[in-house]
Amino acid sequence: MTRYEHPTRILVAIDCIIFGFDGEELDLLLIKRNFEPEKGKWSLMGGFLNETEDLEKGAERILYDLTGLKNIFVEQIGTFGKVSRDPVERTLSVVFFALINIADHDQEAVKAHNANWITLGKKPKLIFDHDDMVRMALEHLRYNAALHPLGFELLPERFTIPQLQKLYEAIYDMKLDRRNFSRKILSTGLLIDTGEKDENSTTKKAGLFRLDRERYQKKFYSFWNFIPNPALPEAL
Amino acid sequence: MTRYEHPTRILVAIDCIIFGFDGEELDLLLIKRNFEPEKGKWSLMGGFLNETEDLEKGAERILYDLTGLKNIFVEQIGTFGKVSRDPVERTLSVVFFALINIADHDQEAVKAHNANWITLGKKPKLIFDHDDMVRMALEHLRYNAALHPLGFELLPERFTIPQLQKLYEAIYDMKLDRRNFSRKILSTGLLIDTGEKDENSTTKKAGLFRLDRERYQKKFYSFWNFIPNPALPEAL
DNA sequence: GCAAAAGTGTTAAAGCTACACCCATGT
DNA sequence: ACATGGGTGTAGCTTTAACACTTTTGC
Repeated sequence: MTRYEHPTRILVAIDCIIFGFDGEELDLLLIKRNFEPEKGKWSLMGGFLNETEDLEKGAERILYDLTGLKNIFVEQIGTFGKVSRDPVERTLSVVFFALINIADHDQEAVKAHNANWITLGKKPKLIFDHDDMVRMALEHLRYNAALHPLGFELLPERFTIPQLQKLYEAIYDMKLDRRNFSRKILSTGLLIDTGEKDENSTTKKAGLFRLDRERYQKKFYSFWNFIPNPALPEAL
Repeated sequence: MTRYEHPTRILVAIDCIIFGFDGEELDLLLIKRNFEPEKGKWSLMGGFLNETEDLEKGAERILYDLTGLKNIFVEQIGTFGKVSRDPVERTLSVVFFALINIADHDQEAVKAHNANWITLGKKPKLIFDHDDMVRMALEHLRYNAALHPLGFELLPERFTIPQLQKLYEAIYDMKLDRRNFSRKILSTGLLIDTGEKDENSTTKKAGLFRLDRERYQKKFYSFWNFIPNPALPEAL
């Protein structure tokens, strides 16, 4: 392979913001570093990009290492590149945003990495610019979950509407009206009623639904407001 | 400065998608390369990131070189990192999205770079993965302009509502109802009537408005739908 | 039977679309 | 005066928010 005549090649890291939902609050998967630099401090899970590895693959590798999960929802949300963001050496960080069903993760792998699930409200200060990354990821989540049925990614395959509502309440840190929420969600036509009930409940058992993933793709742009909705093509 | 014990440092490029609006159609600022590789072919304006330069600064430098403009609307929209995306050497590309008022740019600088404004509908095939970048940028524009008063960035400081409407029609490639558009835009409270008229018109002169930039910031999140609007805090 | 949570219905207000009329301007 | 494009108003429909009652379940 030839090379460009350009002197500066830069170290590229990948950092992952991993959101989970424990049924009550939003959680972040963070690691307490047992390596230098900043040993003993909290940070996001990350790693360096390999020479022969696509960005997405790198993120998937890091996520798999930590959680034992594949095929999870991952999205690139930005690249952080301030010259002095890493005190050791200039490092670009491509930041990924992952949503996982917290029950699925591999507890052993998480323990081995010295990682913990931490409620968003109790997040400690993180190293470098990782706090900025988390802030950006939370904004991204809030922004996108208000417009698109993103929240499903944080729930099990089958879930109840009250569960989904609790999740939305956690994301936006506000109470929502049960009846209106239910009507809005159902009116999207994205939920399929499995006919089953949540047997864990000690009171009236809520119905279990699952996401209609085909429609989810098609309806991705149908919540808009500024441009008349009926006129918008289904796939932009 | 110490260094990480990690072998792979990667070349990092910055590529810019520059949108302009000529009053009728959306335009892209593209360069016809007079250098290798892919000499003679069309591409986005780009360059390599310098060792001592922040990402944003790099984008601003490249944009200034080409257009002579500073303080323009620039946003990072993603990083492209497929291993084989550049045939010469592995290169990460951080993609920026710029909106400029087409009348302001420096025509001499553009000519010197062998660049041209090209209507989006007549875009030639671009090198590498630049077509994907343009596609992503257009989606970004459509997505964001539907929810936020982004279009203003493409217009002069003072503009008329019919101009703004033509712009939106160009972005979404559809006709909009004049009366409803006007009412919707005005109801955002983001436009300040300058009291002046567009003297270029040969028929009834439209009123000139300007953007209330302070409110623009505050109202950025006020077009949502999924979560009751009145309940949303002004700044998330 | 009672407490707790789930499911459904209604109503009034707000917002949206579609449409028609009048006004300003240059030829 | 007429053609062109700008500005405003309204009726009917749809969507939304706010609110109350009934049902299921375990104790």
